[in-house]
Amino acid sequence: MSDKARIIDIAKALNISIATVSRALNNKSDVSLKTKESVLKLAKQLDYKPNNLAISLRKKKSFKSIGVILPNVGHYFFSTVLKGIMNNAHLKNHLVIVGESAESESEEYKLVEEFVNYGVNGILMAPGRESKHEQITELLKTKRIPLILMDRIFPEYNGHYVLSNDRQGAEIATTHLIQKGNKRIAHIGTLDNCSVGHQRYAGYLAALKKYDIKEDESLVQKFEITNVEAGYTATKRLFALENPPDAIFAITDDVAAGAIDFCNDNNINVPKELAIIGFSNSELSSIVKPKLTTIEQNGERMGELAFDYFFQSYKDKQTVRQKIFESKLIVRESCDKLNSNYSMRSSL
Amino acid sequence: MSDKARIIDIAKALNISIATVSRALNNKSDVSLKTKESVLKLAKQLDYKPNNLAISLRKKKSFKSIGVILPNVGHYFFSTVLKGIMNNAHLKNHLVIVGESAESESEEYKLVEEFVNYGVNGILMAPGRESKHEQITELLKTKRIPLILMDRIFPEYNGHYVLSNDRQGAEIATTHLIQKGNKRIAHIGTLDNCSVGHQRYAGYLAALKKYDIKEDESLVQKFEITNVEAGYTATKRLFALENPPDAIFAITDDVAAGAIDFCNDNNINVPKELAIIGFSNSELSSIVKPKLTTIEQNGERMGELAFDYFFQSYKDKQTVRQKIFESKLIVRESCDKLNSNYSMRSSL
DNA sequence: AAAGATGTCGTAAACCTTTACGAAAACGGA
DNA sequence: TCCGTTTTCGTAAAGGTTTACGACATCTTT
Repeated sequence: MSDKARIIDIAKALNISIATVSRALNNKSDVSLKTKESVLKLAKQLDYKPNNLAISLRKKKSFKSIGVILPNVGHYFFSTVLKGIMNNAHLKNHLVIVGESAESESEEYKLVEEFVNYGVNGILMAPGRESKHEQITELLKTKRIPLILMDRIFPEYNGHYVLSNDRQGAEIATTHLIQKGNKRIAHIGTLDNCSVGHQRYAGYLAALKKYDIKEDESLVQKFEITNVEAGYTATKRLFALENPPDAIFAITDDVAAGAIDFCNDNNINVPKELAIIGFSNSELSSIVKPKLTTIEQNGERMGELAFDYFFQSYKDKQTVRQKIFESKLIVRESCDKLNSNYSMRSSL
Repeated sequence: MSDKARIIDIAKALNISIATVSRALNNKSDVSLKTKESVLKLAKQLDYKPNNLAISLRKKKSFKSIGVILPNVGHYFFSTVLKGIMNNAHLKNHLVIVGESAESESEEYKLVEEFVNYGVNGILMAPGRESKHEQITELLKTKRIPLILMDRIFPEYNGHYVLSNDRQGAEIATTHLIQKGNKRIAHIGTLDNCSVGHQRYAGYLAALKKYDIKEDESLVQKFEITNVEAGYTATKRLFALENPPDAIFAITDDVAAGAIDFCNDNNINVPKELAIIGFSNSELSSIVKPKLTTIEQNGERMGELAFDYFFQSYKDKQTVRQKIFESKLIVRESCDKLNSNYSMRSSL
């Protein structure tokens, strides 16, 4: 009772060999129905639980586990991705081992190595801005460990991935601004060479082109890291121009929040004087004032699908699975110049 | 090169036994300096990495790993706790296995069992609102697996923990409201029986008592879950009273954000007509308008210390380690009735 | 009835490491 | 020199499981 039941305990009790017990438990073919039933019955009775460590050692592969690598666990979007992964992983009794790369390519690679060394059955990863992507794919290919990329993607990568359609989302966002009558639309984006930044910038440009608006480079502000502060200072710079914008497409809700903050501090009315649209539909988008119109990016669903893709690769290793979630516009208050009653009211 | 080097490879190459190699690698005493050096040199040369699975099996304990159980990974505070844990875990080369209990006591216990079965070296847990705490402590005691509780605590628990001083924080918050001249101070809290809710409510009451303010039960709103919506509807109810409050101590920044949102929607000036203080110093506290005065709760530091406590218990299993982080007031804009220029301005 | 096919099971090796135990060697002191 | 101590090392078992292989029994076919 106190100590765990092992296969050998069942074998002894039923006076059969451990091999037979193992086969019975694993539902293998060459064992009679009668013995299989008696084994399963006794196993249940003894509360037998397989020793994952032993199985892992024998199979040279960790029993049921995945490694998850994220740039930043504390970030809202990634934490929801993680949540989604765990939702489905627990359903399938998989252990979830998590590592944070902190956007460092060496840390990221070390994590991959560590996880491989540990024998995880798969790796789900949102790559950092820089990645040793050849080495990673090479290593995982030789070890036959499936890799599912999330949110961001390697250049020329053709394996499994789950992305959101950043380009389309950016185009929808920018188009929305245009259709609301804005003429000078700024973009606050990111300097780095990760796919997300590129795609959203491309979508912004595409929308402008479609409506025959010439790009004004002074209206494009790019930052190393995209957070509230970046949004604030970017907006400050934009309003220092002699011809400031009438709308901003921010690469991130955080950035948009910073932009709104600057406007609040400087008596610029949002959306009347400046329309702002964000990206992510994060928690804060319905907390800021005015509430943020934004593009939905469902991290939880993305995480869930990423795990499902991994799980499906158990049975079918061949087909590569790829999904690009369509982007959806969430209209709130920060873009609608006509109905401006959302915005700041008199304080008296 | 392609396949991993094993202990036996080193042994054969140096013509010694695997036992000696193992001892050399593990820095045991009974091996000569000369052989130890040659082993270490060759190990490095072959890029030998121990097989964690084999070690785990042999030692009947997973090699270097901890299990982390959180009620909600997507929640800001817990995600920063996780971040802190991982910061230090990676420093010590420990794997971090994460599970989400979703506030369900059965899920939580299942996770504990799973982790124990897996042989983690320790469990770091933020208990759900309900916990099978006797069973958990019992199980972990017999398995000699250290448990470090975070943020919340079992009743009558006297093991390792890392908490924030919720009671003191609530008292500081409420006192701050009183000292700003507020008379009718409401509290939006939680119904459930977890320690956090109790403590913050107790701190609220203590502050009132200290200033000889009688508790008005109509000013205390308790909810099952504490989020933005709860804050909104609670505030709505409070303002439906014939004698509404002039200040609110919200159990959470989320709740406070909901309260602010209601005020914005109903032309109630914050902080002039209603002072609001939150709890957590989460991201959103500097994003809402007006910016939220709140109590700091540093999840990352809490996570880091929790791991350190676990790690220290490797060497010294005896002493129990307990830490209560002192609460700190973060003053922003949402409480200061005198300087009300923070708040809403004319929109024209 | 013999031969082959099928169904069921046991033996033993393998996964890689740690460690109790004992053996051998080296060394010290008298 | 001899004995006792210490240092160094090897043998083998143990940890729990999977699985290739072969053995035996049963059934089928002719």
